Amino acid sequence: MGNGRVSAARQRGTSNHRLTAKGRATRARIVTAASRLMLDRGVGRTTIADVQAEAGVSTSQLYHYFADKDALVYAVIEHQADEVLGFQGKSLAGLDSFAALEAWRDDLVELQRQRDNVGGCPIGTLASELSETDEHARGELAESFVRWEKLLHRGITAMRDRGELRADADPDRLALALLAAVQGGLLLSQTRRDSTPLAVAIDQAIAYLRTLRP
Amino acid sequence: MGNGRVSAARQRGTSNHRLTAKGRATRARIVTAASRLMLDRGVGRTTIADVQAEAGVSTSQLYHYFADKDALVYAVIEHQADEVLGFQGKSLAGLDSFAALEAWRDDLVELQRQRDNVGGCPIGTLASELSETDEHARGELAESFVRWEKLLHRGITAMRDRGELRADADPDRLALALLAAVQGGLLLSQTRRDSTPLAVAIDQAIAYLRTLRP
DNA sequence: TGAAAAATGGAGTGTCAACTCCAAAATTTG
DNA sequence: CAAATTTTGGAGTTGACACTCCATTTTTCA
Repeated sequence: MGNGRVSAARQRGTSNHRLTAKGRATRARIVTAASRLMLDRGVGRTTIADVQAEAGVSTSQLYHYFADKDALVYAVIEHQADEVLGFQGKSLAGLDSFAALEAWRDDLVELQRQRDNVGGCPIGTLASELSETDEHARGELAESFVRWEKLLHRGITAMRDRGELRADADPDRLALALLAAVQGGLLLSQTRRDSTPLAVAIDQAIAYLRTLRP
Repeated sequence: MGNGRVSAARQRGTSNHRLTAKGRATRARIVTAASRLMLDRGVGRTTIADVQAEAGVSTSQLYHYFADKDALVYAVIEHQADEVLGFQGKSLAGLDSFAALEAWRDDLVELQRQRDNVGGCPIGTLASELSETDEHARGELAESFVRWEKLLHRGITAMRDRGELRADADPDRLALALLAAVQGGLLLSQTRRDSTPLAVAIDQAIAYLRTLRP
């Protein structure tokens, strides 16, 4: 791993090769395997050999598609961001009422409960582990957070436009606080193995929103 | 490192030896050095050799005071918890008004700004990295969060008792949400290298509290 | 003061993990 | 179909890192 090195070769691996259907499938298998492993033991504790075993590929396959472990990590970040934002996108799609907001909260809490509070937010976990040691990773993760925030921002704005919130409610600050509540709640829930913190954190954020009704 | 092993020998190292003043000093030097390093590159990326260099001690010294890297990590957790809770204890000591609450928020934001938003919460960072791979560490960190939460709880209760909050304000939920806001805000600030998320997250939590005045 | 205990020095060891390399098989494409 | 390209196999290398071991110095305390 790079340990904060300049990280050339970031683009090598797959981007300048033409991938066949088979190749794309193999690559995808590697990325999902790595994502799974890195989510629940962290990047540092996931070895290339682990990923090989989980994905059922050989050493040369892995290094054929990824220049080095860093490149694989970047692919994992992209994959997890798509995953999380996909889920959030669906859950927040028609966000325009307090009922919808509560449904979103329930989705999140239920997901975490199903996992028995093992593991936190895929993006948050990667951000915490990589922010200080891999500048490129930090940038990508920061951008993922921004995209997530925008989904919330859009929903809050929609609610305001529908007259569910006062005109002077500030969607920027509200969306940011909501995202922070999710991240903090997930971290506490993961550490305590109890979904209550997540539920309460989001709930209080929503309760504040409720005080901003016209 | 243990990688989730059963971790016997947790207590060996120092606890069954009598430490002289010199010994205590050396041990302390090791712990603070390790804490510093582990805070800003993570546990996994901090090697024993790094700690030796930073503390100015030899291999045998390190292993004289700590059975293995796990034992050192546990000492670091304890040290960081004392550090953070000490700071929080001071900052929250006479918490009994909204002005005091805002001063606390400013303390946190200012601290983060001084660090240029490099690094997050010492406890939160360790929790994120270790929760899934070291059950003992997870337990200690969960307990540290509880202690932190209690400081907030005490403050909120004091405010309620002084008549700054309505009688039906729920200190349990409010303290939990406040802590989540801090953790989430710190993670976002660290990832974005911008103290705004932390400031906004805590601020909105306080704004909600303000709606609970009599 | 002198034996016991604690603290320190530092070379050495074994394992693990990232990455290289040389082929060979499968697939595409002209 | 044949040449070019992509995909796969897997043994081997190199370095890093946690931890051991034995000897020496320093400190304690009866």
